Amino acid sequence: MDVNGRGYNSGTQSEEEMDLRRGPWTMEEDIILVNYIANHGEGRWNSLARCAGLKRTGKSCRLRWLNYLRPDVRRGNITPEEQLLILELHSRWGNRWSKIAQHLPGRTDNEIKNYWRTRVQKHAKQLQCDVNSKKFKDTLRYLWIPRLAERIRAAAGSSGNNSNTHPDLTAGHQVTPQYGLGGGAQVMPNFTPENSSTVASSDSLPQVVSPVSDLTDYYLSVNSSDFQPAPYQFQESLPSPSGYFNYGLAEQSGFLDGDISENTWSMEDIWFLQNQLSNSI
DNA sequence: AAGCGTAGCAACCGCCCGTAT
DNA sequence: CATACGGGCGGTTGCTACGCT
Repeated sequence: MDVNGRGYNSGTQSEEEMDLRRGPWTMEEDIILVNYIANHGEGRWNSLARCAGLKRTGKSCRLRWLNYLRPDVRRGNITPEEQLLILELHSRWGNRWSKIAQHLPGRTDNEIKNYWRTRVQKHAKQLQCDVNSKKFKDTLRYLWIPRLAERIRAAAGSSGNNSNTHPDLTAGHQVTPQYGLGGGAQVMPNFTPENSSTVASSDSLPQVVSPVSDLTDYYLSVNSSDFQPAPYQFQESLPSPSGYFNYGLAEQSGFLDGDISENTWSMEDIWFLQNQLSNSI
């Protein structure tokens, strides 16, 4: 750990660093950090920690600020829109959490990373496959993402003006998300299937993307009025899953009962997916 | 009601890179 | 050019709350 020094010891501070605090932050520490940053700004975390009188490493202060104390940190459940974005962006960039987080205002890389590890990898485990395997990516493409898209569409249709709906995923209705303590409007780059590359280009996306990038392209059509239940929208160019995901099966298996990402898949689901996916490959 | 197992998440670790000196 | 330092990043750990038996 840095406490023990990776070049940060400067002799006079060695004794001070011996009693550096670790573990959970107390409210008092949080207040000190917030007040200090409010007065002096962030950056230079090691000296900040020292000057603020915090017995913490600079890194610890930085992490606490970025992941928890920052006014615009958004807390609470990951919405379906955000899930969809995460899946899409992860398919492009892999475990580049901070890069992915840049496109989810208020979400931290740590939060997204945790989401991926706990929710997404859990399903991969249930399917007994690797998250990077074709099998799992197909599952995402043909089952999970369509379901998410369907939920988003349904929510948008039922609520009309759903401020929680991601503007880029509901076909261009620019809705400014509101959250945090006046963190200000954070404008997401437009992220429609058609311009999804804009996100990339604005962020120097490599020209080569993974074979399953643009996952959402198949499910998020140009405008929401054209949006159809996703499972039926397989394009001819796709390695067709032969329509094996249909509502009947989905209902039977419980896929439509709620948030897929939060439900445990039944053994029938897993068995079914394993068979169908292995057949389709 | 109690014990146990597990999921979720905050925090830490260690490597790497960019920049200043 | 070499070195030290600050900061960012992805991976990992450990604690806690919750659900199940």
